[in-house]
Amino acid sequence: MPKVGMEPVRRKALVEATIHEIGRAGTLDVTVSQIAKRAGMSSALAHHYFGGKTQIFMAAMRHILSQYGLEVRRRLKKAKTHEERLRALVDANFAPSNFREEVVSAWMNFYVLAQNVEEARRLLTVYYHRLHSNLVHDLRPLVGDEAVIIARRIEALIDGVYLRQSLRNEPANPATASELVLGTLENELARCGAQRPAATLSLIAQKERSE
Amino acid sequence: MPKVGMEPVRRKALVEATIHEIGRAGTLDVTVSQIAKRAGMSSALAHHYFGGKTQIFMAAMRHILSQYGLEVRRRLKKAKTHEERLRALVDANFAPSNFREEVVSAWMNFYVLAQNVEEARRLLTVYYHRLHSNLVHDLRPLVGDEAVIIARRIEALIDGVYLRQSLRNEPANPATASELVLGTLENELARCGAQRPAATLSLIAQKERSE
DNA sequence: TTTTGTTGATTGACTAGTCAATAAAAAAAC
DNA sequence: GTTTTTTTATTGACTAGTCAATCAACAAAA
Repeated sequence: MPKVGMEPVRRKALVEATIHEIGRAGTLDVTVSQIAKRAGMSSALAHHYFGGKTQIFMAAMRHILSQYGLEVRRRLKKAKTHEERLRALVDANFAPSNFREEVVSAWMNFYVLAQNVEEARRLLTVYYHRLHSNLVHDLRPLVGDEAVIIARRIEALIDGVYLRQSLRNEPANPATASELVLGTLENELARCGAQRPAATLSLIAQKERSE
Repeated sequence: MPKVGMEPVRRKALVEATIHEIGRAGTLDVTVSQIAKRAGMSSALAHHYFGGKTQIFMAAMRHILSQYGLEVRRRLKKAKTHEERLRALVDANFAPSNFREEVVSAWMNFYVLAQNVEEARRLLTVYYHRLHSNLVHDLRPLVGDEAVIIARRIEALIDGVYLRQSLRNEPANPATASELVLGTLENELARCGAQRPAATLSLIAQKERSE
């Protein structure tokens, strides 16, 4: 019973099925049939719309990254001070939309994919650069030239928290994860930007009810 | 021309070939034939000695972890103060034997493997617990109850640095990586254990020529 | 009747694991 | 000290299974 205008619906279903299936399996070793089945169609149709497995994967990765980008922009808009913006940048990584068991696992697998597939690496690099320049932009006024090195630390820390999370069986806890990173950031700020301790110390203090 | 007593030689060759082949390919998707070929034998022989692909992988992972454990013990033996021991624990992760392009890539893939294979997860958990209790043991005298949270930060940071490294094309730089983590540690110590700033500040200062 | 949606069946490539066969060393038997 | 047997090392060829990708065919809408 074919209905017209299915393409966007199918594509979306496939992309989401891909992320969940990879997350569930914990590996990129999922078949097109598995993905298609979860998305409620035949594997032939998946090929029809995306061309090949690699392209399905890339679409899924692009979706994850754009989801993340959305979250960042949404939170940055609400932030006023540099401190608030830093908090927003960190918290975006642990927003419920990104920081869920299956999605985290998919993230890890995309990291691995980026080691092989040039396009995946490029996508990840763009995300890295954006995060880095965002962080540095708001760190520099607070800590001067140390901004770059502190940014590198925060970036690595975020990735590390993701990696650890992917190995847990327990569901992700955004608050704990966020606090771990923000606590470190606060320390760095307290040391380097000792001239304005009051503002920096408020990073963690405020309660967060993001969802 | 079969020579007797080949088993240990073959096993070792296969384990090393596995790590390098996974590192080179950037994925666990390497065939037994590829591994066997790199190790200079037929795939049938690989099966003969290890039984199956999974067991080859597990042996490779065990090898990586024991290599790492060796490095930790070697460095801890030379360390006297708590500060020196902390430095040793961090640096061990970036020792040339572990922190090389191919090995780092293999590490990342083993992380992914740990999401699927129970035994891999167990191995990784053991390593985690050991690192954690080592860190806490030497942090507590310096920072008291904050030891646990600081340890968690350092652990995540180390993993993050590995992850970032796996995405570079450039060869790993142990000094830079180590400094990134030690710098953070130093900050934490300076804040919490302000009573003894002189000792903590020496963490980075000393030159290292470990190889 | 052309375009869009859809699938079952098929193909072609690849791969983990097995097995029978061979060859040399070591051990046992004579 | 020689012959036989057993153990260890080794591989080419094969099996059985999987899976990405294709295709022919059909159905409904435009």
